Amino acid sequence: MGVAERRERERHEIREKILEAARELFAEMGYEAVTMRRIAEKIEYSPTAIYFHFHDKTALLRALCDEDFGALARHFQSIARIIDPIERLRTIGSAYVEFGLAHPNQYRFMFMTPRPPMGPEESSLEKGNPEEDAYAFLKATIEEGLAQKRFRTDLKDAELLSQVVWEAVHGVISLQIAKCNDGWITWHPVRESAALVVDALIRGLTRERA
Amino acid sequence: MGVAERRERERHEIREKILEAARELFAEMGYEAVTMRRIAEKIEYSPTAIYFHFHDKTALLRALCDEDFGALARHFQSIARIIDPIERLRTIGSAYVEFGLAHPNQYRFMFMTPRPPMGPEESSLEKGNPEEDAYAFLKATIEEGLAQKRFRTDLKDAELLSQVVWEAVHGVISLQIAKCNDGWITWHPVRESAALVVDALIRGLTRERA
DNA sequence: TCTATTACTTAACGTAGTTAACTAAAGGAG
DNA sequence: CTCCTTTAGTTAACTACGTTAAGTAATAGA
Repeated sequence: MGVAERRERERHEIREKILEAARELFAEMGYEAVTMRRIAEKIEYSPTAIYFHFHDKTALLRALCDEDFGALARHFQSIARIIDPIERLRTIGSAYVEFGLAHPNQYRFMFMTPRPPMGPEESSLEKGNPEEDAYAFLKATIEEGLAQKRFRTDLKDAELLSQVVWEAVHGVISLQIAKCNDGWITWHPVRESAALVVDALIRGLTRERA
Repeated sequence: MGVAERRERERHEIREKILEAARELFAEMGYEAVTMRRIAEKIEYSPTAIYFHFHDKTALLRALCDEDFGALARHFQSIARIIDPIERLRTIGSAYVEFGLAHPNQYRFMFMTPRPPMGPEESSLEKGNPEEDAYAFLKATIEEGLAQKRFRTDLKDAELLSQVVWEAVHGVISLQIAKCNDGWITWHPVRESAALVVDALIRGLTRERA
């Protein structure tokens, strides 16, 4: 039985090698430079060899991004110990911004690129599990805030609140990624903008504290 | 002298014909379907003929989008009659969302696609002129709100405030465009999210009214 | 020893954006 | 009227990309 096991491991290793090459290309040469041919060149295989390990380029990049977004969700776990849900929300926002700035290409692939819908089975991350799904973690925090009646009394929907917070922070990150060197506008430091968005949003969504 | 004039007009006409073809392809077949070859086919020219009228595909699409964003800025002029700057701000947000939803491909090209920086001379729109530059109109409204001391006393920078509002609304629109049919999340109606973002942001940025 | 599977390879296809080289028409100058 | 330049196009081709088809060497099991 050791033979099947070894094959499995070898297969997993080359998969990781491909992902690693793609990750390096992202980091070194940017989004457009990640082509199947360049990945293949980097690992010294023919371009078509990749198709034995990934269905297509989209699946490859999705697997790559799943790893990174999984890491984000796990990083969020260290935020979980912040007791106050509103403060935790603020920290989530800040951590999310840092993630987006650190992985602009992954962020772009995941959230800035329209793509035909994918079934949940295509992702290695478990939907709804806060330890793997960053959105689920955000939502759980919002739910805690709702349970503590920290939000305005007319706001009761955790899903809506989560999306609104996410969308606003996403706007800061994605504009930064897409238009950071656009001459049309002289941009404020992105972290300041993000902090103000989160702060103003929290003020506008929560009850006034006594 | 009539001859140079006529040539100029003819040249302008075919330019418009190219832009019109591209616009139709955007509307009928979506972002990826707008190729130089398809545009050429539509106007019954060879693909290379387009390069006589536009430097490259990016310049073509930029000209196309400039027209649409110019129309947005002019539409904003009808909002200018709203006297209260905060109410005007709310209406700007709503109009901007409607624009983004009505022109997702133009929106995507303009604000969701990283691109090497362009000089202002490449755009037909006049930067800083609220009648042509939608961002300038937003900023003017914010400045009016600042002059009326409607914002929190610790917020004084019109540029920062404008960017924060824009970024937040952009987040709602761009996530809708990129991920509207993603199974991972069950999205709230986009207009509701946008309204809540703008409302919460205004609450969080302005002074409490007496 | 034969056979099927695994993990690749090379060759090629179709679609892009773009450039090079050529050409027909039109206008002005002598 | 003729010559020449400019304008506005053409066809052919180049490069790059994602992807598929067909073939091949090694390996494991019957």
